[in-house]
Amino acid sequence: MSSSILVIDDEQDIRVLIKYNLEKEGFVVSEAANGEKGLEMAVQQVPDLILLDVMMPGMDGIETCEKLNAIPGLKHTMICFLTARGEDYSQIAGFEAGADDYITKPIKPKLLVSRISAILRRKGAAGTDVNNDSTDNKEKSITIDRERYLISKEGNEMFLPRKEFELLALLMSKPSKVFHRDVIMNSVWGADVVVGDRTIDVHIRKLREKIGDTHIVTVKGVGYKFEE
Amino acid sequence: MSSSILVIDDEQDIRVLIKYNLEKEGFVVSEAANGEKGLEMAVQQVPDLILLDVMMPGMDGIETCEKLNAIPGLKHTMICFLTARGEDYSQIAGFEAGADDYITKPIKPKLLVSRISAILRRKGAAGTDVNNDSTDNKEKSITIDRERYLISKEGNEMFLPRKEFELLALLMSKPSKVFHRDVIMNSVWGADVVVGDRTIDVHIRKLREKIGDTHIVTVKGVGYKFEE
DNA sequence: ATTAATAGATAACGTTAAGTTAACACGAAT
DNA sequence: ATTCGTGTTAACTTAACGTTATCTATTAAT
Repeated sequence: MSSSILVIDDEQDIRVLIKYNLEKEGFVVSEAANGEKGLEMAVQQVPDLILLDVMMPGMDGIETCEKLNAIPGLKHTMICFLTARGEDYSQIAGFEAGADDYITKPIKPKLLVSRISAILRRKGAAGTDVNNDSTDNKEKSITIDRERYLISKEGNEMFLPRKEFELLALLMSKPSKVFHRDVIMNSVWGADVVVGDRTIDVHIRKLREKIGDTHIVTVKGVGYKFEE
Repeated sequence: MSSSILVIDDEQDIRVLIKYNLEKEGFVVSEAANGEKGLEMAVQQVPDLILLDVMMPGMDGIETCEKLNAIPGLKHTMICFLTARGEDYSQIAGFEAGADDYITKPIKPKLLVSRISAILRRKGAAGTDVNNDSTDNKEKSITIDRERYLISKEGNEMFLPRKEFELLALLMSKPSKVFHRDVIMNSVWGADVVVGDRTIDVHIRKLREKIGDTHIVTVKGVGYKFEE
């Protein structure tokens, strides 16, 4: 369950600092000294999160980020920039390039860990919508766009409240797979939250109301699944 | 897609050095040995970026820069000074004359390339004032001009206080993307600053007051996004 | 067929996140 | 010293959202 993190930075000191602090917290950390190597490792490892220095000789962070985003397999990898304080324009360019967050140097270990946890938490809610690239293409009547927080049903986009969105995202993360009620509970609500039995049902109903009854199938005594 | 760069410097060594290094990176580079020639070529070629030596016999860099800025066709050309380290006055005078950035000599090739990439990125990014000139695009009702620190709403320019400006700039850096509250917090306020929950809201409200309610969309429990 | 278990439906309810407003604090400019 | 612009806080309101309660329908087991 420990998340994997790839650090791409030309300065060895920084890499070591980050690695040390994150491994102490139980993350699996790998490192690359430049953009090219980073891309290569990212493709191989498919980490959960990439920490990416903006200012690097050769291929800089922005460029690397754009390349990373172009790789389908890394669709669900979060990218977080490391920027020197003051380079504010890079914040802007960074988000344009497709970053999810950024952390400013100098890096404070405590802060680093809490930021990273926050980012991974955000990702976690995303579920892993591992759309198996194989046999993909058939017209999907429903798609989810986490970045814009919209779903699209037969072309028309619509907004869903958070719980409904996360619930749908989870079910759609692996179509046809049955998600047990307690898995849904843990995934969408969290392990510590305690809510009643009917809560899931109600959200399922609201979802069916919006996307149609055909997609979400009840497997009695087990859970729910999403069908195209 | 490769950017064109004009180098104006009286020293041939420098011109050659720069040209060599930039062409290696795929830029299209032309050169001029003095201000007059530089102006002429700038008008002809309309490069994306002009590298301009400050200390030149005859018409110096500052003067050349002012002339360049007076030419309407070069409105979207970035100007970057080349200054010897220590001539700090040039930083001041340079920006006054309308420069966008400067690079100090002696020039380190690696740094040169990354600075130039950054400048050109800024041109692409911040200068959303890509308006008209070219029979172009869909009416953007709002644009931001970081250099002059102004936004423009349906033609009329207005000033925004810093926090509001940065907030809007962030949201507009990727329209339709939902920015989480903590990302906004970090981006506009900084990771270490601690302010109350309602601070973001208040600034959002002030923005909506000024640019209209239609643009900034709340995604409850998630964050905010900008829509055209 | 009867019962028990499980899910569907609906509306009421409570909670939480965001909106709103005014007041306050601070620094820069006058 | 005073004013003004800016940013933050506090206190309250509003509305969206999520949860619960209750009842009904369906399915599975005996």
